[in-house]
Amino acid sequence: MTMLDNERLSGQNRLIDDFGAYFESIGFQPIAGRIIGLLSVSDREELSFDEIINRLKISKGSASVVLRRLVSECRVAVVESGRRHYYRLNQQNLFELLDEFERMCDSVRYLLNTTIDLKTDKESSNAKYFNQIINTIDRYKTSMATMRQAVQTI
Amino acid sequence: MTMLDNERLSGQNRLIDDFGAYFESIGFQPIAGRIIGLLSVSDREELSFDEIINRLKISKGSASVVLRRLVSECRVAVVESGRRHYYRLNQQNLFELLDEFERMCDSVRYLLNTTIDLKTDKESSNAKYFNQIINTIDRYKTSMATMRQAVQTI
DNA sequence: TATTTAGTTTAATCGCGATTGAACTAAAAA
DNA sequence: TTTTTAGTTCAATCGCGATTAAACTAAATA
Repeated sequence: MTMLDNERLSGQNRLIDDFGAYFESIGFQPIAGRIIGLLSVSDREELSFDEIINRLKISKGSASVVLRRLVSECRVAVVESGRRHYYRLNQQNLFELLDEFERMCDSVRYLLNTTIDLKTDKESSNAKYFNQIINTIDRYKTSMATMRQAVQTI
Repeated sequence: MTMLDNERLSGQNRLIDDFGAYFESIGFQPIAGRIIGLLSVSDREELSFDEIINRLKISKGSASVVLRRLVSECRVAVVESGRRHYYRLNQQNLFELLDEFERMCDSVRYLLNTTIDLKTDKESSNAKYFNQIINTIDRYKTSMATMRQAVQTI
């Protein structure tokens, strides 16, 4: 039950676009997502600048800019060899996704808390609702801290 | 220790812009976030179309479009009275934030899973890393299901 | 019925980020 | 030293979503 090379290739291309779409949805440039996708799906896990622009059919300019950003954000690592640069996915903290979500929860918590502070009537319908959400967020964070420990001690 | 009216008003205005920025960061139009902010912070929790456009200094056109979207997404509820429309925040499911995050986790899980499927070498460094992330996501979901029940049975 | 009012629709504009192309730089190769 | 190559920089463009203004509709009011 082996996969044909052309199946694999077209599967990869589709997936690279899916990566692009997903990363675009969380605020990246489409090209950034496609590069991450390529570095994720390709069998050789370290690719040169040239390989990247040829496979994705993007200009040197955008590749240069986007790769610099990805490297500065520690999503991609670069290795220089001769005058070539090779790129590979940087395997970050497993909880990166969760970290980002927790930061989002913190923003919401701050907004709702400040909102309640500004309310004349702390018992208003919205004030009560916001308090419930804050409560849920706090429970969530406790719950997550526990889970992180569990995962880390395996 | 009471807050002056003008303090409250300027605090509200600042917070409304913070809501705008936050909602913009998660993919809404800035105006959508500011409307949600206004409906959240204002003491009267039900405001007319006119009150909204006057307080936020936005055009009837954008207010109309954005409010229609917010209503269709059930973020805002509308009450018609005479020929006026009144809007209030729709108090959604407490877990809305978490629901959205879980959908995001599902997308990532799908991308990584499909990526592994396409790999020739399932033991490659990236394949192993992706498997760890998938594992963490699965643990996260279990953990969340438990927490939701705990919150709901209080 | 005529008028006023609340909100909708839509064409036009504005601003901005993503992308490209081409000139440019620095370093390796010849 | 000259040439080639890899990648960078940056001005120009492209496309698109957000916003507005103004014409328009429908319903309430006079």
